[in-house]
Amino acid sequence: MTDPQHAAGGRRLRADARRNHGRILSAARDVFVERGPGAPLEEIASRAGVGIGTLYRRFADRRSLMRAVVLDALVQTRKSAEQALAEEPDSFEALTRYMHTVIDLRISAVIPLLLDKIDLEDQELLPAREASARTIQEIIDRAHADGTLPEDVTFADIGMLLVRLSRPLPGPVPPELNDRLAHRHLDLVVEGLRPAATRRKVTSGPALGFEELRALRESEPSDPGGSTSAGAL
Amino acid sequence: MTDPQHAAGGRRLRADARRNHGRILSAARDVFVERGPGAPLEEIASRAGVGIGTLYRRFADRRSLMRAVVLDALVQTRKSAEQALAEEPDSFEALTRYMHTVIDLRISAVIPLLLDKIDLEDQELLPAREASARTIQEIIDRAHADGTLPEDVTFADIGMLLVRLSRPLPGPVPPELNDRLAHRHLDLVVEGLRPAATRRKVTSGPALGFEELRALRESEPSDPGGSTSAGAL
DNA sequence: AATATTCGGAGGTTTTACCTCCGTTTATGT
DNA sequence: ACATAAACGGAGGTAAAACCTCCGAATATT
Repeated sequence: MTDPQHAAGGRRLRADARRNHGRILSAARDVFVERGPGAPLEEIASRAGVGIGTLYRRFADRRSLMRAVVLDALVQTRKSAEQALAEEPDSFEALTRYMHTVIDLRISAVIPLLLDKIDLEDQELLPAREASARTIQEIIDRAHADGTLPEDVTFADIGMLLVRLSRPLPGPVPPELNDRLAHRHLDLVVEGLRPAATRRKVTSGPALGFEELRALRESEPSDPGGSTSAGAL
Repeated sequence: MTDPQHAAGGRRLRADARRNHGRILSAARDVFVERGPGAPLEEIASRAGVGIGTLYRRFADRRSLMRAVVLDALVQTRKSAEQALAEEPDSFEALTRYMHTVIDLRISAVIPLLLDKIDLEDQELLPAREASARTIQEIIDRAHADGTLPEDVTFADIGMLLVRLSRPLPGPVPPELNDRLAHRHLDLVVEGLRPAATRRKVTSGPALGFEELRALRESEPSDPGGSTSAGAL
């Protein structure tokens, strides 16, 4: 994850503290994805290889940990997108490279999972969300523009497919295999199951647009702070 | 879910009991998928609209509930596969129809999730697993045979893609939208993201074969009764 | 209407998770 | 090397959640 030179308090952290901060963040990312947003903080601590006291010293409560995880994920998402855009001349290659990178980082699933538990309008979160959404949208726009990505495949589709692909499979699948399979399945999605000769249009209902994704968040009855999976990105 | 004319004891159940048995089974399927195999049984009961006492009367413990859920899912999977095979003349259509049906039934994800918590060699489970695996394999074989499904897309790939597609997205997504999106994303997977003209082979590592799936189950260090996601089907 | 079945959920018990506190360990500047 | 401020870890008290039995009330069946 991103490497914070200093804690919330501004002053520079000791080296071990900085290392642990990072470990906790990435353990939290994994555990939240595997066990849900209510996962025991003690499991996160032990997965990070630190004591529970250390976790509580750094993050006052569950929410502030979640906030840090999401912020970190948004920043990494944006970086991946920017890099793909800058370094891949072919627009479709930029898209698939971005997608593979996001799977490697295992960040995609955690964003929608946690977004409705934290304050979306947070001063840091809001710009991070917008920046990453803009960049991804640009990747997609370019692929649409030169016809390498079908017009009816949207931002929301890409985001949600990434969520589906980056979640670990249920059951006792070793982590390394899980990663391999995620990339393989992404390739299958990119290429499609149907033989190229008989390609058709997607018929099972329309894509979700930006506005509909946002509307969902506003109108969700159960949880007023809610968000839809791909609106997160 | 399947409609058991009689409980474990053999005698016929009263009508309300039979109805509740079914409700519990399908609530359990949903809750296990959403919250993991350790989900509180009280949530299952309340989601099913029955008292906790009713759940415990019918299922002595968590394992026997899990066993019933998996058995039910296996039977429904087999039925869907048989029907697709019997009623769709085109082999690729049979495959996609089977996949859409499995998503409707919301059963795919629950099987790998629970399989390592129960006894795989159970007298009823084992034949049910074999029967459903055989039928699905036949669908795939036919599509391979007439060239409508690429040879390197295997049984395991199809099973695991179904797991990914049928799990509900994380975050506050209304159930009805979740279902629509699952079907839409299945269509995207079938058609692929890449434009037909430039179709390539999948390069990110080999498919898993039957044997490797089984080997995983035997050799898993953490949980000796384990199983891999798609070996379940 | 009689009666055998099933239902529901209150509540006692066990398990799990939370989170503070403080004696020990470690990084860092001199 | 030493001093010392910073950070660590986990024991254990407290609170919350989940388990699961039991029995009076409700319902299907003949």
